[in-house]
Amino acid sequence: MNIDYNILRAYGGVAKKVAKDDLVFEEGTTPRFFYQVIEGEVMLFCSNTDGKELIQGLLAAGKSFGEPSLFLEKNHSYSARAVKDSVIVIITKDKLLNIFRDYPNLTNALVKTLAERVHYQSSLFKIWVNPIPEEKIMSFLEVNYPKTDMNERKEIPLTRQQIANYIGLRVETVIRTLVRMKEANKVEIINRKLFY
Amino acid sequence: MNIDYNILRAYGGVAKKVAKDDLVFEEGTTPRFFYQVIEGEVMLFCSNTDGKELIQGLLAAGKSFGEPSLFLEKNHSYSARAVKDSVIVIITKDKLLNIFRDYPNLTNALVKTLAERVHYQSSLFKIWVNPIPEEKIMSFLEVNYPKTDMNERKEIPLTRQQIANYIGLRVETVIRTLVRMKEANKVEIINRKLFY
DNA sequence: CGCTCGTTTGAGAGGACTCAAGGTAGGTGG
DNA sequence: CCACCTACCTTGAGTCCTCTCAAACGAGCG
Repeated sequence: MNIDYNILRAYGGVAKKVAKDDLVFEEGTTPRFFYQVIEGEVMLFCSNTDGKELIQGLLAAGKSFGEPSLFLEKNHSYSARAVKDSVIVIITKDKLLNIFRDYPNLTNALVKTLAERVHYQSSLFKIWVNPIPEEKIMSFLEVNYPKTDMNERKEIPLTRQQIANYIGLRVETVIRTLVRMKEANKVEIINRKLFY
Repeated sequence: MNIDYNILRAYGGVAKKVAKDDLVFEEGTTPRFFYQVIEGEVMLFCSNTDGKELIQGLLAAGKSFGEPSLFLEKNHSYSARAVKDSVIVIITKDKLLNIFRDYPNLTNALVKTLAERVHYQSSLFKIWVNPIPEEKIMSFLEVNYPKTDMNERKEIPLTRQQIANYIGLRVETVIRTLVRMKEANKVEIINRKLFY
């Protein structure tokens, strides 16, 4: 979902700065706003009592989040935190609904966004069905950074820790597995940067 | 999503019997239809090369499936198989769109369905963030069979194998964990039936 | 009764996790 | 230009626990 910034502003949306590592909202709380990233990057994740975190998504500028909970009036099923200094637009449900009323075409965009998210989350199950670290990493890479026809490898803009937090393994396991995958030529590692 | 059976029929939907264990469609194939369960039960799952399966959902009568892939024209991200003798209605995308054209109110239902699915799948991440079998089972039970105010325990209508396939553990691990949870009074087991 | 499907228990191996320590790149400040 | 700092990456050793494989038990049904 990406609603024009000017429209959001015109209907009462407010831009807000969030510093790196600031929480935008927390798992289990009641949703009150629609959020859209203007600048920076926001991470959606859930955590357990040990402080371990599982990443559900990393959102770049232009992406929205929190809609499903807002529409359903169910509590947030994940937390949101800025991973860089960011700017996000916040708008209440009422005002958002006004936008949808005046711009009915947006409904199609909403359906598409939600369908994409369902499809994406479904694809992620590939990570969980396979207990072998190497397969998990492969699934993760293929879902998030699918190979194009050309054999060009793309750089993966994530830390080892972030990859670990996506697939539910420890950093050390990810590192050791990546080394093995590099030797098997399944990925490339140049100057500590990962290419798939 | 639940579209009236008569409408589906009127617009060209076809009822089809599927025997227990029959595949409705397979992961990775191109979606061609919208599906709705009339009778029986359908399981959505993905599998790995070892034949291990991970359940993404069990659909009772009245539930639809396969919409996101259909709308997005992306390949199915899971397989669908009847777990009981079932009847499902099948209708092509074109015909489905005719229904949406003539019954615009259904769009709201669609948005709600998709939002619910996103929210549900988000909740499931609780299973993966926690490496401890007991916590996984607790998360699974709480997401799918949430405790009501009353302390009445509900029977969980799943086999141990199905639970294992939901949370990505082996049957034996699930069984051993459930025994421990029973001793800790976190669940009840009466005559092999599980109550939460 | 005997079959089938699901549940249960046991013993052993493998591998991810844990904890601890060191290495390296990039940025900052003097 | 260099020393330092911080964040991230890497390696090692040992423990724990899930998986694996095998076998037996129990319930429901024709």
